[in-house]
Formats: sequence, structure tokens, C-alpha cells
Amino acid sequence: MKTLKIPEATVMRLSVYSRFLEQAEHHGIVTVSSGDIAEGVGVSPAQVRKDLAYFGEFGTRGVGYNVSDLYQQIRRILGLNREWPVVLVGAGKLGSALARYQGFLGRGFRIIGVFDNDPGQFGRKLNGSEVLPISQLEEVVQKNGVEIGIITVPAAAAQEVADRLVNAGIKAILNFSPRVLNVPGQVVIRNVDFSVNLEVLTFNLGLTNKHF
Amino acid sequence: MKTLKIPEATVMRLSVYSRFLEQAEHHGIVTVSSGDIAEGVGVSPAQVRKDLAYFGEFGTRGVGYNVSDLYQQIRRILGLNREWPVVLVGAGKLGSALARYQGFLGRGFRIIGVFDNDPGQFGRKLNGSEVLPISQLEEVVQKNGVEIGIITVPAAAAQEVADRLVNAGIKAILNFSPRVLNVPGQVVIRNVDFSVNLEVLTFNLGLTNKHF
DNA sequence: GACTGTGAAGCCATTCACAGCT
DNA sequence: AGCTGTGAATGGCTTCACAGTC
Repeated sequence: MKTLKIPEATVMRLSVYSRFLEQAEHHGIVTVSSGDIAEGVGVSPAQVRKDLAYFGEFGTRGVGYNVSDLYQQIRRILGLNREWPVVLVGAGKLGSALARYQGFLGRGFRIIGVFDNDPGQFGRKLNGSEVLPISQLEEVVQKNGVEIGIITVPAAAAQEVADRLVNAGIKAILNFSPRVLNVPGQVVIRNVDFSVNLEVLTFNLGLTNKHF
Repeated sequence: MKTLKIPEATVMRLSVYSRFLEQAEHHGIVTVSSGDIAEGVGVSPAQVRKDLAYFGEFGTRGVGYNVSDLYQQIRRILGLNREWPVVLVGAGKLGSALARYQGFLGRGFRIIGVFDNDPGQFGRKLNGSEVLPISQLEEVVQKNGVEIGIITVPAAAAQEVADRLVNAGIKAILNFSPRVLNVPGQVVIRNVDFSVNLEVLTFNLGLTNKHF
């Protein structure tokens, strides 16, 4: 089993390519070149080809790529050729918005449980499932073989929730709280930090005046 | 004006360091070493020192960094030593959640206008401001000198909204829609794409079985 | 003794440029 | 002729290792 390391940037771009291809297929386009994809998503054609080359040869020289073939291949590479059950902890504003977000479903993610520690939230309906007490987290995770958890609790509670998710058997966490979380090495974690993103913007806005 | 290029990863880490320092200050800690910061945010001590070195010498050899000094320095570097008015377009679930998110205020961002094209939304109160028709976007942006816009509309409407923001004079956009946006080169753009983040997780979960 | 600041080395990702196929 | 696949070159970020300072 040769484990060639794939750059994370490549994985993120594959996800974007797959959405581009989904659109292209929807528009009835049969074949695209690396240049078409590149233009559509804002990268270089060489980058597109290199990214794909990590995983095999999907195109035809002189022609390009078959849209639906490549789309399916990338979905398979990303692990999207199945449905992924997801639990979400934190039924506040952001958690509720995510639980109702339709974009996840179309890509194979199904939020099967929303948890909170505020009894006032229990039973609230969110897109099919209802808000459950956090005490039921372990049971739901284990009964459904859930591997992915989303954290949308305030910063102060985030580490405790992460520990609990890991203990319940979760293998990957998407963290929306503005906190650096400690998890065991085998657990995959990604942070989506709104303030960091805004601050990259303000830094760049400031560059015009400053001199570093 | 020497314009040394700063890696974007460095800017993102600075934002994380600043939050770590905010916490440290709050706990009454006076001095920290690069190793302390590194441990707190999960990077190497050398990385912390290199990141800071792009901007000057903020520490004392043999001692470390003064917490509140360094905190203020980083805030200045990121452009956070002022308040930034922000407009948000798209008063759906996610937009409403963001408009109410308290974390922004503490870091100097104030959402002064929320816009939508659905008359059913007009007038709804969101944390002080109310939802306005998109036709008033230009006026609010210009009257308040707004430079930052947040897009939380569905994918199909995102490019049109981006064009409109740029036309109104917006200089930086935080895009939450799952779409690659075309904007003029001088406009800074950052994408926060929930699906891409989840798909990086599923890719990594799949790595255990697959062999690339 | 402890810790910063930094050139040099090492590593990783992107771009180039062209051979190879249709 | 057109476009992919890929080794080689480039560029950029991170780590190393140590001189400099307190």
C-alpha cells in the first residue's frame, strides 16, 4: 500500500472541481479540458492536471475529460460515493442554520442528530430531526456508526464537547468555535473560524497604507 | 515602501495568536515565550518567531514577549485597532446567525446593514439593525464608508450580489456561498465553503482504506 | 540558563515545458 | 492540431541550528 501524500490544497480544489463538474453536467456539457476547469474555478490548467495526476489518468490526450466520468471519479476519491451521517452539537443560531442547510444533503451529508445542553431547546424540530439532550450523544453516535461531528457551541464549551465526541467514537470534527481544540492524533479536525477570515481581509485592506 | 510579501498562512496564524494572547491577558499572564504560544495554538515555536519576525522585533531575548504589548502589536498589524463597519447580504438562516454572532463585535467588526431581496424579510430586527431591501445597499455602503461585505445568499444569486457590492465600493468580500466569484483584482475575496471543509474530512477518513 | 531573531537548509507545492497520445 | 500526463525547475513556507541578548 503505497501512501503518496496528497497536499491538503489539492483535496480542497478537488471538492471545488467536483462542483464545477456537477454544474457542467447539469448544463449538458460532455467534455471539458483542464483549461475549462481552470477558468471556471480560478486556478491554472497545469494545477488541475497535477491535482488529478495524484490519483490516476482520467483524461484523453487531445480531447479532455468526460464530464460525468471525472465527476464520479472525484466523488469517489473524496469518499462521497456513500451517505455520511453527521452529528451536530450546539443548537444555537449557527447550529440551527447549519442543521437546516440544504447544501449538505445534496453532497451526501445527513445530519441525523442535533444536541444541546439547554433543556429549553430539547424537542425543537430542525429539518426532520429534533434537538436532543447531550446525554444521548454517545447512544446516537454508536447506534448509527457516525464518524463526523460538527461543533457549534461557544468557545468555553468547545473542548469539553470535542472530548465527548472523541470518546463517543467520532473520527473527524468540523469545529466552528473560535478555539484551538486538542484531540488525539488519529482524529481529523478542521477549523472554520469566521474571525480569522475577516481578519485576513482587514490585514489585506491595510496593506495599501503600511510597509512591512 | 518595501513590500515584503507575507504568507497568508502567517496572517491566519497571527489572528489565532492574538486570541491566545487575549485569553492570556485575561488570565493575568504578563509574559509568554514563543514556546508557550506554540503549545497553546498547536504550531512550532520557530514558526511563531518567524511569523512575528516579518513585522519587527517584539520580544526580549532570554525573557519572551510581554502579553499585552504583543497583543496590541498584532491587533495593529491585522488592522484591528479601529472599528470596521460591515454589510451582509442574504438574511436567510446563515445570514441571520452571522448578523447576531457576538464574536464579531468583540474583535472590531460591526454589522451595520443586512440586506435581502425578499420583502417578507424587510424590517425584521437582527441585533440592532433591521433587514433592508437590497436597493438601499449602495446608499448604506457609501454613507458609512463600508469596505467589507459578507455574502450569504444562495449560489445562484452570489455573483450578482458580488458585482453589486463591488459597484457600491466594497473592497473585501467574505463569501459563504458555494460558488467561485469573479471580482476585479483589487478586491480581496475569501471563501468559507462548508462542503469543501466536510469533504476534506471524508477524504481523510477514506485514506485508511485506499492506497494512492 | 533561557529565550529571541535569523540565515541556511530542507521540504513541499506550483509552474514550466515538452513528450506522448488521439 | 489539441490536450493530457509528467519530469524538471522554480518558488515559497517551514524547520533547523546557532549567534546574540538579557
